[in-house]
Amino acid sequence: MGASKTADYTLIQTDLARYCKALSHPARVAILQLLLERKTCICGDIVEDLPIAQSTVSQHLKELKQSGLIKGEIDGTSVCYCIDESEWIKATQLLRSFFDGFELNSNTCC
Amino acid sequence: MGASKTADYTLIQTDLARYCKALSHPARVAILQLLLERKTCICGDIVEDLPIAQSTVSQHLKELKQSGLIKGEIDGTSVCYCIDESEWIKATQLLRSFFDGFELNSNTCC
DNA sequence: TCCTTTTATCGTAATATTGCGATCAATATG
DNA sequence: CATATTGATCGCAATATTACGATAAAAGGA
Repeated sequence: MGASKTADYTLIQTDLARYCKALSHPARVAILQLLLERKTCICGDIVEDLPIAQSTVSQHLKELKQSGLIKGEIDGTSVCYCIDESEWIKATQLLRSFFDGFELNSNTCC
Repeated sequence: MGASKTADYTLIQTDLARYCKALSHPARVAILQLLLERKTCICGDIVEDLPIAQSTVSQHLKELKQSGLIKGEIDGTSVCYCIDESEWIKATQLLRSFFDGFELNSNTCC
């Protein structure tokens, strides 16, 4: 079953995996794109934009919050969501240095 | 249950999600790091390096192959794996333009 | 030919993910 | 106070993921 102790991997590996897991579903990518575009959204805005039910959107928002990439602030009956700037920068840098680790024309097999 | 028709999302959204899903487990991040470092690896090299069984490594390699990020070539009894350059570049660019979509200090809520 | 090496695949089990409708809790509004 | 509105959570179902040992398949070597 799904053991895979966290201690078996480095912090960079688990951080990268965590950010990527947040982006591993097209609905969550779409939510983030909407937040990038509009800067802030309430949950209802996202529900209107996506082809999935409100409860499902809420669940995806919860996962995005847990990844750290977004945060939400209660404002009356609604919740205002936005990108978490410092986490976004951290993810950007982590991914950049990971993908930049590839040297062009260096793969000798295949 | 897990329906989520592909047609509901853009190609960019599903491509991004597919690449990120490949990176969504620390073992797969570790495999890619090893390939970046050593340029090529046979399956056994990776099994030696990771704290998981050979069959599990093989399964992760299969997922990475399906994402497009790596390819493998049979060489005698072993299989030589390496990064797929063109897919890697595509993923790099897709992720870069996604993360660059954030404007600093633009989040007004929270 | 027999045996070893290497990797993929099968079978199984545990857990996680995705999705929905229904409902709850909190705040507005009449 | 009654009643919307908004979003989170619960309960459930279907499917996917992760992991392992056992075994199969393919190629090389004695």
